[in-house]
Amino acid sequence: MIIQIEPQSDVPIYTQLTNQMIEGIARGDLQPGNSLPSVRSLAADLGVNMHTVHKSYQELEKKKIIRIVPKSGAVINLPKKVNLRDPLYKRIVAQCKPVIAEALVLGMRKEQIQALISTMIEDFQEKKAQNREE
Amino acid sequence: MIIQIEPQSDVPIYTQLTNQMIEGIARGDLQPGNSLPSVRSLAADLGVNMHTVHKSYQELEKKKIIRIVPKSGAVINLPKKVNLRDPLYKRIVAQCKPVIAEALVLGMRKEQIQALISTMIEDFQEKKAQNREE
DNA sequence: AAATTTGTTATAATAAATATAGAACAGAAG
DNA sequence: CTTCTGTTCTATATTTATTATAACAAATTT
Repeated sequence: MIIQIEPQSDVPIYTQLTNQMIEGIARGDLQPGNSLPSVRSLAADLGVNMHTVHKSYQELEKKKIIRIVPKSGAVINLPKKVNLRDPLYKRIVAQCKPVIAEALVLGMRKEQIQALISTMIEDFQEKKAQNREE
Repeated sequence: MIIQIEPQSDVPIYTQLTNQMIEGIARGDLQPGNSLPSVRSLAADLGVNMHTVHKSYQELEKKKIIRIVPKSGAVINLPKKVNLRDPLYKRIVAQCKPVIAEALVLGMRKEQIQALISTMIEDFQEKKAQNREE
């Protein structure tokens, strides 16, 4: 899987990495059960510091997306049964809220927003299906 | 409109302020044409520095949500006709993407995500309708 | 068994972002 | 005319982000 880091971005490197990992999993480039590369090797590949990658992995673990086995490696978790009461999902709502509000304020209609979200989800799932074929 | 700043949050104060302003407009607490309080008075109200409020206003202007008339004040813009090619909306997609990907990875289904977004939008519009009644 | 690689932890240094403070200016509003 | 406005400037303190080394003990590889 190809990861592109933009050092000039206002988004911190470790966040860029975290997001691209998550999107990679959503796309099926990385699958549950797979191991992530070691912090050292990935850092070398990306040309960033070991600690930056480590911080990203810690973030992914906090989000329950991977589990880290000490002295071994990071493994992508299987999706759990969704429980909307879980604080995990409240955080998702919290992150979405300002963006949805902004869309509304800029004049987007409910249907437009929903269409946007729909195509976004379908994009991920389409690429996931393609990854299953290979 | 009541604004609540949490100084301990990991979200910068100016971002908290920007988001709450946007949500206030989406809710109809603030309406297009209304003036925002001056940076000095709002800073005094919130107990934060003038420059922090100023930064938030600059952010709102960059998002085309308000216009700032030099030496006068900040006024909430009327929503323009939506043109999805506008970089404004690309930024909205860019902000949504990692959150949607995270929801998918955590096991949420398309319908669940859409339901979540729907209720969020309806919440805003409901409160907006209530504000019109008064 | 030995060598390498692993995550982890610690310390240090630098740069950038965040927040506050105070001052000053010129135009708008009263 | 006086006050208030956004704006700009300098300065400072704090936090965050990033890199750089180094070391340790467990896991893996050779």
